[in-house]
Amino acid sequence: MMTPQVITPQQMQQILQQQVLSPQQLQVLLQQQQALMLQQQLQEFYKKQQEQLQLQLLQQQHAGKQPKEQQQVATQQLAFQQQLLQMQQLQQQHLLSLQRQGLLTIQPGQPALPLQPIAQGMIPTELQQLWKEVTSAHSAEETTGNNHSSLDLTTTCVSSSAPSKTSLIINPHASTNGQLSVHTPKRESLSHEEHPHSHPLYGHGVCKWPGCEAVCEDFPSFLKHLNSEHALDDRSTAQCRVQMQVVQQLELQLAKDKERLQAMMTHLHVKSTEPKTAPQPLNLVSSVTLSKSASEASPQSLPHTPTTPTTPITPVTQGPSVITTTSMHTVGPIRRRYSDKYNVPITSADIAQNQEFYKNAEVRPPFTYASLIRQAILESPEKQLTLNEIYNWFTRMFAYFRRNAATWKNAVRHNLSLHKCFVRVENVKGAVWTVDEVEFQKRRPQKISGNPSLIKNMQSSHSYCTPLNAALQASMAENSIPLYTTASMGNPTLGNLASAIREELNGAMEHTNSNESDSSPGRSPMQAVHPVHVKEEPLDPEEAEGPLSLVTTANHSPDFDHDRDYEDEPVNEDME
DNA sequence: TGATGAATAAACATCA
DNA sequence: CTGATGTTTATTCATC
Repeated sequence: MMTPQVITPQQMQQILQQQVLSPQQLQVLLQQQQALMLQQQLQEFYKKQQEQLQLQLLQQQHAGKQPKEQQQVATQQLAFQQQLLQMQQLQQQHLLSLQRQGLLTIQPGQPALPLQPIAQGMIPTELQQLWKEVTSAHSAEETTGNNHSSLDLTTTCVSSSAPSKTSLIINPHASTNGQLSVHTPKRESLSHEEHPHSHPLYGHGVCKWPGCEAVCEDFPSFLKHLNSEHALDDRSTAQCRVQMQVVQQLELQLAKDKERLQAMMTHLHVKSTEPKTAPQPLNLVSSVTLSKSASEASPQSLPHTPTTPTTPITPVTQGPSVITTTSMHTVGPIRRRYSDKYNVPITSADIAQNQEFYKNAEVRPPFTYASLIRQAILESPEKQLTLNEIYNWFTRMFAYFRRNAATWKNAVRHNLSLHKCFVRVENVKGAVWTVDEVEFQKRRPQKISGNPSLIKNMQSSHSYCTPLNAALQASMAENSIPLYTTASMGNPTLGNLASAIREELNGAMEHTNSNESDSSPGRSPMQAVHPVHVKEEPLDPEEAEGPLSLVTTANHSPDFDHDRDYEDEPVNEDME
């Protein structure tokens, strides 16, 4: 049953759903899958990148014999190097994020992944020099037209620094049908063989099960804790699925950035070299392992046929679109279910957690207009805003709202008028809008008021997913890395991921509402599901009771923007 | 399948 | 008259 191969997310999902594995098997499987998939992706990615870059360099050097062209080549190389470094930084961010969550165990003094020596040990000039050397050393290869025939540098770089722990053997040509295929002859040694007390879910005396952080003094007690607290039940299964979502999301972004880089290279390559030695630009698509299903999903599908992320099990089919940012400008209105469809209130910290992301990524925030308006108003010092100030907040906080102003502004006005929770107050200098918090709370719980268990589930689910989600988002936001996805394709953005996770967890937990007791039905959903601030260092013994104890430091991100309103800068310069 | 909530579109009114 | 603001109605869609 434990085949030494990377299984597809769908297969994983099936396993999880059918619950055919024991808890230990499930955990081990998940750890291995996650580590393997990530490492395989990363290694393959860097290998391909360097192949492309090297080929690019080679061809350009050959083509450009005049000094002018040489300069141009150098400039382009620089751009590539910068892109490469950016990608490496992105990968490191993701790795750090995963490491924090216990997904990856990095041994001290041992490079966890090949990207580290690349990213840390080489500055652009060094890279360039290295490329030159390699290019000159293999100049005889340039006529073969084969872009992977002479890549001693890359293969050396990748394989020599690959973690011996995993002994991965990468097959760079095996990314077909979106399946990941890594041959891992020593897969079982991933975590236990050489370090019998090293466990991906155990570190610093803390259980690193996502959202747990229980303190375990030694390894045996950790194992005991693992078996008792994280047995194969609905909760653990749900958490596993969440973790899958996180990993899948990382993979999606990786695929997207790969596409972007390769499109850059293709673009420049086509311009600057003869097609004779060129790798077919169309190859680029096939090299993106995860984009196959997306390319199958009818690229010409209309923006009005949204594929809402209601099936987070297979977000792959929605994510890596061939459509890039340029095509997003024509994104029309789409309807989307928002994350408060289960009456999970969108709170300030929910929005605040995502602010950096939505500021930069032209992705529709998964919050209702009402939630956003309320947030805007509550953020203001006076808890009141004019309509125009609300507009400005929208455009300032969300890249998405820098377009189609007529549409969303109308929606804002519509919401202000429609919902009783927004109160118009005549002021000396005009009218301002305020929030009637009581009314705002009223309009939410009515739907599930008769079913407290659902509320409970929501709270549980939120507690499960928030740390993961937040960590993921934090890793993205730190670099202000937007997801270059398309709203028209119903892409699983981070925000959507949050809702998708909640949704899925809610479904998973629907029939397990008898075990958690920390949520009193009388409590306001707002309080109960208040967002969680995820700590960076899982060393707090107070959080040792399990996932549900994570509702700790309700954090309103004090640095959430500077409350500077009225900035009448033309934020809407590109509105149609 | 109907009810409901939300998004979107649009008509219309008011006012500076 | 024009544009901003505000109200209201209708339609569509997704979900339950």
